[in-house]
Amino acid sequence: MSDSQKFPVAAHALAYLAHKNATSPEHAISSAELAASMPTNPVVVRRVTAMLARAGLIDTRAGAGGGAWLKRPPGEIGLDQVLRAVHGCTHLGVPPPGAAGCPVGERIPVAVGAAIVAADQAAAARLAGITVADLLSTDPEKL
Amino acid sequence: MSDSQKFPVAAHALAYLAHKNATSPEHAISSAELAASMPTNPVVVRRVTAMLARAGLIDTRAGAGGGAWLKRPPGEIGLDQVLRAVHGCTHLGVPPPGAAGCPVGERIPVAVGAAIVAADQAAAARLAGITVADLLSTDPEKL
DNA sequence: GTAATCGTAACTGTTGCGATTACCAATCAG
DNA sequence: CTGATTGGTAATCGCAACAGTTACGATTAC
Repeated sequence: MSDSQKFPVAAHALAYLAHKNATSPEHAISSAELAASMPTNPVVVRRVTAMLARAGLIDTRAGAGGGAWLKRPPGEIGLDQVLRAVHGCTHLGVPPPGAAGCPVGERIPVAVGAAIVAADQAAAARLAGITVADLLSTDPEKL
Repeated sequence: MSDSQKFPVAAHALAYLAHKNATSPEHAISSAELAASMPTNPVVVRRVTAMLARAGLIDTRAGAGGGAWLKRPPGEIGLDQVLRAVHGCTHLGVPPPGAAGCPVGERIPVAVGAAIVAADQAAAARLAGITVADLLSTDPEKL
């Protein structure tokens, strides 16, 4: 896989919604406004917000005055949920298949893969200790 | 950045060297043999072994009978050192620059970047608890 | 109805990567 | 010394993934 910017965009969007107190349909923020705050393209934002909506972190509504708003309090949204919502992982690579026929050569990739999974879980656990609300705190408590 | 396979290749190469007890110049393993065990291309292996040599984890020698061998015991090579040797990171993306002029919009990317660094460090700390020797153990103790 | 907005598809240009080829330097065998 | 083997590195190719953009249908407020 490649260097996707989905996670940073998602985290930024959620933090922006929290900052604007967008917690109900009448305070929805449009993809254009979110995009302007990054800055990036509204379509890029909508691609991410659609995934966040599917994960149940936000809701969106089409039409005039539509946009996105938070479905849960910012302090209850861990960044690990954000990472999962955008299908992110730590991307340390995929183990090579290993030479067929060599009993040791076939076992090494399994061990390497397990190490990558362990590192991935450790990163997710660390992100679970940071919430969207933490992204707005002025002093770097948990960061 | 993209989904680089350098880390899995490096870990596999080190584990293979450990399995072959390649710990001195006279037991050097050629890039061709390492490549055959993945399988991949010898040049890809040499690109990685050159980085591992620069990091002091292995030594290499050119010429007939040359190749690579471990410079340190497998149990003393943590996978975090391997990751650093190949300049790896968790690749969660780079925070967007943020809209200039907005005090909050400019602070969010900093916080997001700090969260990414925290996740990166957590993954490295987890990898530090796994050594090349662990990759060869038959039972999944630390994996 | 009109305007605004989301969701999604299609397309483009760029970037990064693995693989391959090629060449030079280094090393050993004879 | 000569030749064969091997690592290091550069150049190149083809592929895949991504951000950005345009476009269009569907939905909603006024």
